[in-house]
Amino acid sequence: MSRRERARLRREEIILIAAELFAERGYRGTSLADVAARAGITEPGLLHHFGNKAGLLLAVIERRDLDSEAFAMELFGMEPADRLRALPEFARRNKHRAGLAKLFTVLVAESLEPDAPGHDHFVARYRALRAIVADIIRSAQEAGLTRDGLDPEAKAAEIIATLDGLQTQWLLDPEAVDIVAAVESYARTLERDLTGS
Amino acid sequence: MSRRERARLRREEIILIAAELFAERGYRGTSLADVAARAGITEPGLLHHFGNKAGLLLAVIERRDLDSEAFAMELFGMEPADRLRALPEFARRNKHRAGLAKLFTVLVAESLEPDAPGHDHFVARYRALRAIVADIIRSAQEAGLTRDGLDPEAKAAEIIATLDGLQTQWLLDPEAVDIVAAVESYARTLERDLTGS
DNA sequence: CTTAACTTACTTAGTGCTCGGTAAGTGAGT
DNA sequence: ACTCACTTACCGAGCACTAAGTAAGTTAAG
Repeated sequence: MSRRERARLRREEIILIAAELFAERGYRGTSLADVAARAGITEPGLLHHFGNKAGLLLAVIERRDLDSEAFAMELFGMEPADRLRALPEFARRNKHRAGLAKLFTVLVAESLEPDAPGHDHFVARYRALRAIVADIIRSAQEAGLTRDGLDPEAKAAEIIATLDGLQTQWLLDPEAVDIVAAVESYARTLERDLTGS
Repeated sequence: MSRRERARLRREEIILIAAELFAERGYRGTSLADVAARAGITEPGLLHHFGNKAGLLLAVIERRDLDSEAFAMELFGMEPADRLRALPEFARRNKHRAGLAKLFTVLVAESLEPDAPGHDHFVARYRALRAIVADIIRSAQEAGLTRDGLDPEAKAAEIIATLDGLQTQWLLDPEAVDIVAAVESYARTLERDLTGS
């Protein structure tokens, strides 16, 4: 294994650790010292890899995007009729990676202000996500699977909102909210809504 | 004006300032010095009123709850059939108080971890909120206004999730998301869903 | 009605600690 | 000879919070 390669692996390892800590305590609530300690490296060692704290954040975000892109591709590969059924499966999968979900929720909230370090990224991300879901809805429309009077953009925002919101309620209070059951129930709601049955 | 009264007003003033800052930068991102400077008081002066930083947070949260309780009472005072129409009005009102909405989103995200200072409060709040919405749905059921097979608890979580999620998307990217239109559209979705029409 | 005792809303000064970041190496790998 | 993934040592700034005092307002005894 070359030195370059080993460094890349180390970087990857640090990113996973940072993601975990950012999820637990937020970006602002996590210090470089926290990350360094858990990664078994010194603070300047960290900064050698990522330049500064914001650089570490961006690396974490980028890494998470790779994961969710994989899911989007998976969705696109399915038959339109099967896509709704994929939602609960997605929830089921996410349930065992609560940290990742928490990371996302926490970072979005910390990025609401326009000058926050991750702001532009999340704005772009949500726009892209809405466009993807709207496209999926449009393709279902073209296949004649949907009721009339369906606005793909509006419905896309609504679907993403519901899934996000349910996830937040679950993360806050996992005992009271069964995320898999909730998403299953919503998938049925959505099917009725989209088909107009 | 008595001394007590003047102190209460000062406290109230500080709470509003702190709420604004917490919304912009989060609880963790806001220092007592920030709040003190904007309130025209010293840090120990702040602590005199609130004991410690978490005390200030709780005071801010309590204050916000008073506001939203008022809305809940308003909802309860309406005819069941009119309640759906109140949602867009609520969104319209909130639009001009984006700070308050942001505060809530940011604080919930910062409270996801069980040992966060506001955690228990938000857990209790969401449970209560779901119960209130479920009650409203149940009363609509008893009035014979709804379709069969409607689970009030699940639907309550779903409604709250959607409204929260739309709000987050709007706060992140107000140019791309028209919150009033989105909530109006969702109110129509919801009406179709609840009545089964 | 006066005044002494008490309460309270603060201030000044300073605590120890943590923060993100830098300068200047070091030592192994290429 | 050079690169580069680090380390040690350090920095000034900011953090939440405390100790001790002050001055104004309130209460109660004489």
